[in-house]
Amino acid sequence: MKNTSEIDRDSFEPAYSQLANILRHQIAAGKFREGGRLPSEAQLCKRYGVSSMTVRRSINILLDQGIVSTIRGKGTFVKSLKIDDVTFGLKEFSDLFKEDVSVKLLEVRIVSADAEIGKQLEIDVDTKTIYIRRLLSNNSTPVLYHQEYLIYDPCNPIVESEMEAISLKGLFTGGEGTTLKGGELIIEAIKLNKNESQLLECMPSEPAFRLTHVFKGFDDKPVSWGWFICRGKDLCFRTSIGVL
Amino acid sequence: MKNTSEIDRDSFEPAYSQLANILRHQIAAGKFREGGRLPSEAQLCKRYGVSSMTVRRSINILLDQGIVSTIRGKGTFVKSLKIDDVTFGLKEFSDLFKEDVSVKLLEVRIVSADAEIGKQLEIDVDTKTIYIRRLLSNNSTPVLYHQEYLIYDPCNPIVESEMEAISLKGLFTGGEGTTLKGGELIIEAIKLNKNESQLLECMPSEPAFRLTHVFKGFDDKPVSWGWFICRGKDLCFRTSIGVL
DNA sequence: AAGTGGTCTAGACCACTAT
DNA sequence: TAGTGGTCTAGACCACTTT
Repeated sequence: MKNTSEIDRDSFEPAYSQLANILRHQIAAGKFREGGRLPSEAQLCKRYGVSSMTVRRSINILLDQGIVSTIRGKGTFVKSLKIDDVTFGLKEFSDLFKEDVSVKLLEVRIVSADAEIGKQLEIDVDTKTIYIRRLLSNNSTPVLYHQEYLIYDPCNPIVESEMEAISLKGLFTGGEGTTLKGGELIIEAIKLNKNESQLLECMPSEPAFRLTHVFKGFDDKPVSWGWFICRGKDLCFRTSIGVL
Repeated sequence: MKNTSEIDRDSFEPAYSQLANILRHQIAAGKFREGGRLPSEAQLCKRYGVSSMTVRRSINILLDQGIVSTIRGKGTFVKSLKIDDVTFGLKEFSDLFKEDVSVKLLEVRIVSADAEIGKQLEIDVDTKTIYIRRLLSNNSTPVLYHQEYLIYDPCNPIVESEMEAISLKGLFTGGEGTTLKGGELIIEAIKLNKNESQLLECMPSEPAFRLTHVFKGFDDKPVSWGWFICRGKDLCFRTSIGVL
């Protein structure tokens, strides 16, 4: 049986990680509930035979996992649950189009920017943009409807690479082509309109998620504004809090 | 003018943090776009006059910010955007009841567990539970409807402290009372039913978020199962990706 | 003064990749 | 062999809190 209360120097798992796990399991087992105070770093050094830097690294892991908090001169304490520490990932979202996904291009055309498009892409009204509509299906079942407006600039190759980035190869499977600096995302709960519900093959006014994105290039200017829509039934976000 | 390309040893900001910021700004400025490779750690040590441990710490920050990736024996590279790296928190949610919030207890009663309650709280059907309904209002406008089922155990003080934890004092403002081990959260997009829309003073079938929670004690047994409901109009989640 | 968290170093050692 | 990321140490130093 594996010893889970000592650090195995022959393990492939580094000492700082092992110690973080040991401490986390002890917290989960309720070992420090009297005041919630962990042994001091010096004590942990002696107890587990590691240097102070290694102990600190372990504590830092628990720290940014939101499991403990530290007070200089006082000690390290088990944190109670705080909703502000909770984070969700977009794994469930990207899982929607991981395998057997097919992308159907519904429409590509040049459109002149209206007030909203101009605001989002930070361009003048009536400037030409590329408007794209896509339907993503998983095993021939439509799961995602995507619309976006792209900056139209024939001289700038960022458009083509961005089109990849938005589709599977770029944004979702990764790669080292560094053409986008960053972006902002918004998640909303909406009701499907008639058009959307037809495309996603369900009843109108069904609840749905909308994930809106604005991506920017290294010149800090927007290159893409768009949104994914998926049925509420096809997606939910899960996470956990604490030391379960 | 502040020098942003050297480490200030007299600053209150530690060297590892300063270096991480320097590198992040250089990445944001597009400095490493040829191949996206950062200087080696040894080069960074010399350039900025810090030890290898300090450089590593800086790189680690960028690493878990999802900004760079490292390959052993090859180098450190600027990562392209990946949707899987995106995370969002519940700040916007907890903001809903930060100030001027009032909690109206709509109902508290003992109910016998049905199949679903029994499954969620891991108790036998017909076991008694405490059922609570609350309406949270901000400036006399209802924003959140909360329902939950609590384990009923007169001998166990966890119930009272958990009731605090779920309300403002515990889960949302924090504290060091360590009575809950952890929990699981789910975010869904739903349609308001008649009752919910009446309470939240809006039209039925409006889109809404449901945040479901199951909290567990240190014995690993559920102590609470419930959900918050809020109108889609009152809430959206925002986050960013990359080095904006 | 003693104990706490927190930063930092100079160098050793290892694993991997290029050449 | 030389360069890369990655772990670890033993101890110095600092800021803060408690006694």
